[in-house]
Amino acid sequence: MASTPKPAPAKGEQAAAPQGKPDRLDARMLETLVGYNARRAWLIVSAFFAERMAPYGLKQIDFSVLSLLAHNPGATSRQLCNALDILPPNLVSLVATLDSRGLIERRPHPHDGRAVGLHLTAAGEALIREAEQTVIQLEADASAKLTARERETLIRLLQKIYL
Amino acid sequence: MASTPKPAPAKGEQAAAPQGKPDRLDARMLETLVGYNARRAWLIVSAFFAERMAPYGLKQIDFSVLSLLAHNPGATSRQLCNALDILPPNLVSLVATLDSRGLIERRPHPHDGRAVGLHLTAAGEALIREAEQTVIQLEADASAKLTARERETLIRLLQKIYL
DNA sequence: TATTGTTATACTCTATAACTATA
DNA sequence: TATAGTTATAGAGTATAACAATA
Repeated sequence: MASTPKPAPAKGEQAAAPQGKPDRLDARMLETLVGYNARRAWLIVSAFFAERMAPYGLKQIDFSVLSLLAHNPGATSRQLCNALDILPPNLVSLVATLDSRGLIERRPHPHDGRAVGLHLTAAGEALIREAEQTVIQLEADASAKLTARERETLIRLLQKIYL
Repeated sequence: MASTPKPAPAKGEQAAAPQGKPDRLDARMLETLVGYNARRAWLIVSAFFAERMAPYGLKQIDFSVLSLLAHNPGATSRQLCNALDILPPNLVSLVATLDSRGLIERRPHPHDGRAVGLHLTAAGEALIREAEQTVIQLEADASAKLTARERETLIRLLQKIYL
């Protein structure tokens, strides 16, 4: 995922010879864009996530589903789709896998015969409890260059865009 | 892409009946995560981008390549890959398409016989000039709930994570 | 030997259409 | 008729291995 250690700019102001093949391209235009920056930052956090969550066998979407179920027992597939902005067909195999792993179970919905209530099993509860702690730590590490105050501000501003 | 207008919380403290199938699930845990929020915000901007840039026939990656070439004439595929964190095999067909559309052209690299210098054509220059203005506007619209000051802060904090 | 650009390929992610069973 | 869940499938996006030409 390229850490780009940044080999010290060194050049004071000079734009450098255009054909001179500088190691690092001028990306200043892209760096003024919220979309570009949000994606680049997300990619970094994702790399931390993939590495630290591999032991649990959880990808980001699995974690989100499990965490949502931990705080919303009995939620339906439809509700998960709405909450996570994913399409119903893409949730099917995901839920089936979590079920076959014994992390969740499907129970008939109390009020709607079409729907299925999703619940964490004891194993699912134990796993997500550990996983959430790991995610909290990985997030702290991925955003270590931010103060707690800055991190709160960052999240608040991101939410002003999508919430 | 779900606008989720937020129907006003209203409930003071109560956790609500777990099985009661609330329209909106409790996602407060996920909403404390930088990764989750960055992705959700990026998704919103992406939707604006896809809609407004469709007339130009440019996806985000195409725009990034063209914009980078506008400010770094003669850049190589390898440099674009490094700058955008994409893999060389995935850039090949992309560059080939931009070439066949007459937006860029490949010239032999002055100092390295293996490399190819990528340059915008006049048509490519004209297109990216317009496209950049459209992106600037779409970004402003997508982040309309932020003040100019907040938008700067957001970008600065995102860059502290990945730069 | 290392690097640039490339082909082929595979795996994941995301999207659409259509079906079933309930409501 | 509308909705929940599902199937099948198609299309992006992303990844690895291996090769030819050049350094």
